[in-house]
Amino acid sequence: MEKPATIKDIARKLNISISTVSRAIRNASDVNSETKKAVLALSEELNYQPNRLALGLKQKQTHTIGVIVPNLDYVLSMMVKGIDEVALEAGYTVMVCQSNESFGRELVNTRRLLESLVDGFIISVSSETKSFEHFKKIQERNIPMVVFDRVTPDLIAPSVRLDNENAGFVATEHLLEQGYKRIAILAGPKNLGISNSRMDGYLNALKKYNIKRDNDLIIHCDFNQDYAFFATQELLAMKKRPDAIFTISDRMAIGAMLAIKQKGLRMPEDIGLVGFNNEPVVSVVTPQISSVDMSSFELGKAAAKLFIETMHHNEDMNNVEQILKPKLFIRESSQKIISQTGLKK
Amino acid sequence: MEKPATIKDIARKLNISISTVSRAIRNASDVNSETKKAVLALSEELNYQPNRLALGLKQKQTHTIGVIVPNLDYVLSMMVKGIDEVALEAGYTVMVCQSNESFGRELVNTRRLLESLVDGFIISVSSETKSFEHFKKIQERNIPMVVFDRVTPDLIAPSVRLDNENAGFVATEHLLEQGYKRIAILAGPKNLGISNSRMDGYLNALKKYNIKRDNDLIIHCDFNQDYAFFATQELLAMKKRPDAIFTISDRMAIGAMLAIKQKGLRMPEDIGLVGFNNEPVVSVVTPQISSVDMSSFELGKAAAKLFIETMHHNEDMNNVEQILKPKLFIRESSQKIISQTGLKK
DNA sequence: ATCGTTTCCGGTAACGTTACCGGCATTCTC
DNA sequence: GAGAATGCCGGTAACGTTACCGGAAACGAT
Repeated sequence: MEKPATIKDIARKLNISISTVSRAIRNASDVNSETKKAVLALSEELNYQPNRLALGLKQKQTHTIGVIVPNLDYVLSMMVKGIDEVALEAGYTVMVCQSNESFGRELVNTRRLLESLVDGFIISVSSETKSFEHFKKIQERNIPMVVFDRVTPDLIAPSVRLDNENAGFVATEHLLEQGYKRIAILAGPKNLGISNSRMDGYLNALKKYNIKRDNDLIIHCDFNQDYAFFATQELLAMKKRPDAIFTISDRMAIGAMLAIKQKGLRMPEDIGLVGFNNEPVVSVVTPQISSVDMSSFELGKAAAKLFIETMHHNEDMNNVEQILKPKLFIRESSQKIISQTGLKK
Repeated sequence: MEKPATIKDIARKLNISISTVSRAIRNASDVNSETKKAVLALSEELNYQPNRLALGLKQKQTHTIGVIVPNLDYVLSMMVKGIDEVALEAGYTVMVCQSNESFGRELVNTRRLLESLVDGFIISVSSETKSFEHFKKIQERNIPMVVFDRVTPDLIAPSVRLDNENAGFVATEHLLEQGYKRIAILAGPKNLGISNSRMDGYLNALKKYNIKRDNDLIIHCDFNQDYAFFATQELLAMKKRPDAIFTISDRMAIGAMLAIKQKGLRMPEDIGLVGFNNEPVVSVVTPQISSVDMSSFELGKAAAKLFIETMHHNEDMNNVEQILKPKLFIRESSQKIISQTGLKK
């Protein structure tokens, strides 16, 4: 019971050739039904399992998808779950690697996955990444690759993402409609695409309402509760403090909320707040925080589906770009005008 | 630039034998320093990457660890991050598979990982799993396997886990010390080991304080905020309602908190509440919820370290059992007596 | 009977790598 | 200067699998 049984063992015991066993197991046509039955019976008995390495080596595909994500926080783990779901369905195994937002680890991960001959990649880039050579090498080898969530113009590939610009717009417009005038934004790292797009949406909304951009109200900080907390403290200490804050993640919204409460201000009366991602946490804090939903699970599924398409059509699909619509969930933290009926759980 | 370069290509271009190239790359002794230099230079130029499949096939190890987890919620994703960290360090790649708490998917996952010839497994069993044959087959083949977090007596293997019994005890004793007398417990699924252990601790604490077990106060429900919400509603509707609730997860604690607030009861005055896992959420809700911390990241690291030990010593390590101590973080939801100094962030 | 078709099977090479063995020079040893 | 040791290298087999080809037997049609 030590070594796993191979097709050779079966052949020897049945006194037939390896080729025949191979065909029998793959259920090919060229084999007598009696012998096929015998082979299947024995392989069952020996608990035969095909060796994926040998198979992969032979036919140069492993039915494995390499997934590289910067971390496994709520949003990304939902996305990974979505990827997992459709990949499993389609007969693929998923290798998830976390880059931990580190460029170096991203490099190591892609390298290892390449060496493991994954059939392709589904990638969300680390925030630290500024050079994309390692990903371009993948493309040069004609290995399918789709990027999701965090896409960047520096990397031309089939992609699935949220309409971040629209999301930023919707959130900001909502605050404006509620009568807020001085709206601050807690944006993410400066070089991160999703952060900039959301900020563009924010700026467009301001423009639409003829409000001038005020750089003092634009804060770049890490996706991090504590940074957001301190940043908000500073915002609230301004002589002309903002009367609303839009944060591009819920973690940051929580940080902002804590700072606001500490200062003794009320939401939504004194100050409005809108977060991003619609994580479960925003509906259990007091007050409940409005947030932009991006249905991460669906996004993950879409990414995997797009990947599988890319695998099959091997035409150039680099220009395919799937953009999901965001949905704003309005809650207590920003709903000054009660007459609205947009309130959702 | 299509096909990845192999050692054959290098050999041909350099007009030397494959064996020599192989040795040069593995930095073996039997090779002239000049030729070695030439080989390395060329392999660099061709962007040579060893084929892990071929390697794995040859030497029957893949430097890959299969990790099977029931989901990727906060706790488990922290643990996976811990595993990832030390695995990467030790030169292993990690394949994470989610069973989604489904027995069937757990089967598929173990099968696929076995076929991929992972060097071993690090496993946290699904709550749905009642038969462990698929895992025992792994052991019969002498493939290293450690279990973590959710361990079960049905599966004898090296393990790392929290001292769940003690955790349940500490949480319950804390409530008793605060003067609560009728303490309910929201436990998890009945067949889940960690749930039962935590409940044992709960019962032991009651016994120590000479309080009789009251089965009406013991609720089994899913690890789920909504279930916990409804269960708490029922608890609070009892003629003699409990004056404290201990939940074995923070999700459930949140559900309980919402039900308590809806009923208009105050924490800690009217009712005490202690959760489990010390997720970030518990310190941002109002009131902040006391919770038992299990330092998931460290637990994951410990599991991976134990795995690597198990790999190297191939003596029987099935009796090795690493048990981490829990730590209770006392917050507003349960601190009736202010004089205590146990308050932490 | 002859020739073509099927039906079924076996042998061989190959995927990319390493382990092992053997062999030729060169150098060392006394 | 003969034998032994060393340094360096090449050839071959093997890991488990499949693709491809060729061939034997059986059958069918004429």
